[in-house]
Amino acid sequence: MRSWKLFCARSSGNLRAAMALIRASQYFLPTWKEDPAEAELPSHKLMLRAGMIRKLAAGIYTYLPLARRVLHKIERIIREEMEAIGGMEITMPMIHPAELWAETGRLQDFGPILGRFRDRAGREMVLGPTHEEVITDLARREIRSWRQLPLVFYQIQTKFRDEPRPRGGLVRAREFTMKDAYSFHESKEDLDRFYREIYQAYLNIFRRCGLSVVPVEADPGLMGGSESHEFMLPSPYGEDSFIHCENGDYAANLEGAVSLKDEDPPEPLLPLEEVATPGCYTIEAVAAFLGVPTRKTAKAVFYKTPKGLAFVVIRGDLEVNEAKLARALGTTELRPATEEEIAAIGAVPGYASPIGIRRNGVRVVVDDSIPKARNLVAGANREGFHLRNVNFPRDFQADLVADVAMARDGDRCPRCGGKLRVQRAIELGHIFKLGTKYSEAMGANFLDRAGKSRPLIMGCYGIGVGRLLAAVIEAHHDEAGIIWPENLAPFETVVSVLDPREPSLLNLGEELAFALARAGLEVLLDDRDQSAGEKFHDAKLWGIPVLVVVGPRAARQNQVELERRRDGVKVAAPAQPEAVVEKALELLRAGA
RNA sequence: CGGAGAGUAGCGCAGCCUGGUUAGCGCGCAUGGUUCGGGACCAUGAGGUCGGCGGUUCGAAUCCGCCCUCUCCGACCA
Repeated sequence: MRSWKLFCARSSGNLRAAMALIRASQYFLPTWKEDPAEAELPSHKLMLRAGMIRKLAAGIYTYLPLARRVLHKIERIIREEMEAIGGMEITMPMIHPAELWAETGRLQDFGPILGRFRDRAGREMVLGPTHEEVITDLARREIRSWRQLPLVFYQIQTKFRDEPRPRGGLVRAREFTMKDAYSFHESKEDLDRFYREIYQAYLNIFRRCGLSVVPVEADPGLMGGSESHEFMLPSPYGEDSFIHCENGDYAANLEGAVSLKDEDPPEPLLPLEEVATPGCYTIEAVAAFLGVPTRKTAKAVFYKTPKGLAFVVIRGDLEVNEAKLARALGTTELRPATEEEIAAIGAVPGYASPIGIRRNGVRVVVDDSIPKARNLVAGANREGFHLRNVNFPRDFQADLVADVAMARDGDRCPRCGGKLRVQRAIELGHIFKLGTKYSEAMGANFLDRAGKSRPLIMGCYGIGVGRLLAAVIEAHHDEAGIIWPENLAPFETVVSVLDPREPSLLNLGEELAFALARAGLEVLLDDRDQSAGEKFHDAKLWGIPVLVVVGPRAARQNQVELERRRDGVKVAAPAQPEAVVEKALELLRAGA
């Protein structure tokens, strides 16, 4: 009889095999039969049920052994792809002095999302939500010359963001693992070159994790910079949305999405005319009262910015996209104005009009839908009255004409005129051309080829690793549990000994498991003294690609049974190590 | 931050409206036994500050107030 102790003998080949063989009876695999009340998303439920994660507080989780095994594989893929494009792994501190964040103004900009505390000396510290400041500090101390460039650093590290609303388990956590990378270049052209490389590396990473992600044009937002892309996994449970053209030539985050706005058919500009519209405080009410479609109206919307009030005029059937408006105004802080603030500039809420507004201290932003429209209905700036036949720029002027409208499902594509569709999605990665925003703010300069001191040109690139793990499960599961892609599975095979108290069965199971491990597979030997049904269910819940059943029924015929998780295909094999290894490899390697 | 809901054993829940024995049920857990191919069975047992604090009352899981935590929708989200 081959005893377990023999398997563990310290000959090197056996040691490696022994490390690839885990006994379930001695491992930590706390599974749940029932769905937890706290979870909504499939990935969240399954990670709790399969014993992968446990919650410590809202959005803060412990990763258990099963999750760690998968994470190691995901991280390995990420490292390979990052190293392949010249990335160098580093680890930066999680705790940063607040002063560093004050240098770029983001101590303010991030606001309450930043975790903060004081050290014993009373110095203000922050929990790093991202690392542009820290890496730029390193760069300004170390990089002197163009000869040192380009440089690409990355890390895989825990971040903390005190999000107002964590949700969906690992899809939106407060403490989470992120791969973040930062690149430094001597020229815009070199940044462009690297941006294309990392864009491709990201596609490789997600493909290798078995995911079909869609790269979309994104709004750089708080990060600053010019070009930016997000990598989205379409999912009904996504925390984000993007818009894409049915013809496949345009995809963008809703925050920055553009759609075509049709020009009204030409019609003569009619004279202004005041009409009574009692009690009509909304566009819908006015349009209905006057019997015109909402797109023949102009809506006035007010926002408060640090630089004063913004008065936005937009076609009545459209909504203002606050992210686009903020960018048009060159600010990051924007909120709807209060009734008092609106009244203070002489506007009448519900009947506000771009005509006759007090212009001092107010910026009038006209959406580009307005110049394309004719003879609109707008407020008269008098309670109970509207104006007909309002035309821009005949009747009022703008400080700024810009596209500040929210693109909608069904709108037309700005590239080809095709139909745009809104899709919910999980944002898995985000890449940015930062330019010199951080290097200028922090004085990170280098001497270029001409001997001139210039700010470093930077890019930054993130992947939510925990979110990626959850996304893989969102994309690969069924009612029974997870279905891991084979290269990410925590174990490649599970050998279930149905009656481990029967020594001959246990021995057979051990022998087969050891043979599989020696063949290079990671094996979970389910030697727990539990009912067969529980073992079958757990194997499915865990999503292990190949199940080897060592049970008395088949053993009587000197056989074992193998079952593939992905499609439930079952095959029998002689209860011999070589035969079982061969069948297992066959099931693993064979295409879907 | 706005709206909604929930906190009772490790998990899932009932009890609360209408206050009154020793706070229940299923799963899980422990021990013994019987089982052993798709979430077994029998027996015995352990396990509860009923989220916290305060109030009302002879008496509070139950009624009232404040607070905390968690979940969902929205706002927000490099």
